[in-house]
Amino acid sequence: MLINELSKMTGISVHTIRFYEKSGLIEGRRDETVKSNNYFHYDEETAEKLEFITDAKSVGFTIREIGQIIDAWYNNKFSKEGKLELLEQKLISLDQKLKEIKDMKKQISQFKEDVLNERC
Amino acid sequence: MLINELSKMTGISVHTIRFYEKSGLIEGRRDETVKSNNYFHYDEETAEKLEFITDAKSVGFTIREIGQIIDAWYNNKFSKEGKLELLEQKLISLDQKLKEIKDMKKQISQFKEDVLNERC
DNA sequence: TACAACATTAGAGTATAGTCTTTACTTGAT
DNA sequence: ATCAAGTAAAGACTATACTCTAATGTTGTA
Repeated sequence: MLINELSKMTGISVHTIRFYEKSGLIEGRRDETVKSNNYFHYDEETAEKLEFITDAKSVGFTIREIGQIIDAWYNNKFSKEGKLELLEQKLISLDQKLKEIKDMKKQISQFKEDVLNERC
Repeated sequence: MLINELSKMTGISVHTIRFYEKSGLIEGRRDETVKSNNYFHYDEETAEKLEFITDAKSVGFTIREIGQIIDAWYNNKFSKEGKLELLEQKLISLDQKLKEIKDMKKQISQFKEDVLNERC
């Protein structure tokens, strides 16, 4: 599919898709048999990656981190051990985030209690 | 205390503390009896706020959101109901983040499985 | 009194992650 | 043939959250 269709499928703007492509997160390919244009074509896997990017951004991963995770999954440039270690690190950082959010919930709940009991 | 001591106490740079002050998150006060300088003084509560800011940033709250939460707790400009509603909204958004992180953990665990079983 | 360390303000610079504009070409429907 | 809609590439612009520099003045110790 072309970029416009990909954009409509994923809800991500054409501009942002191009930004992700420049950032190395995804990669379209040109159809060498077509000489009249140099349009990029994208496959289903790219759509999957874009959905993953959306999710990964919302948990606070940076573009660089998301690139690493995508490479650990879709790419063959890295050793199995390297991939496993990177993914394990990301799981550890997610556990850390989980803990921080639970602590923040406690803190804000306490704020609520204080407001309710006029303690502030 | 002066800004340098506050900085050392909290581990936040003087520059960043000034940035938070300009952003309205904290507020020093001048000693009107001293005429020779116009140094700002900060209290323990400000140090507490800065620790909260650090925690709140790491769970992904923006400066603006952190300002709202601080106002809901430390400030008397808002109604009790308004404060409670804002804090409740933040608790809901934390639950949302919690869910997203758990989902992401599942997804990355699956990636790990796939790498382990050479499925990619 | 010298001077290092600290204070303030204003504004410039940086990194991240987009978002938009411009120019120029291609495609597809009428 | 025309023309709206789509495509590519380069670069300008924006928002957020810092981070640093410069200019200038103050404080405290030797």
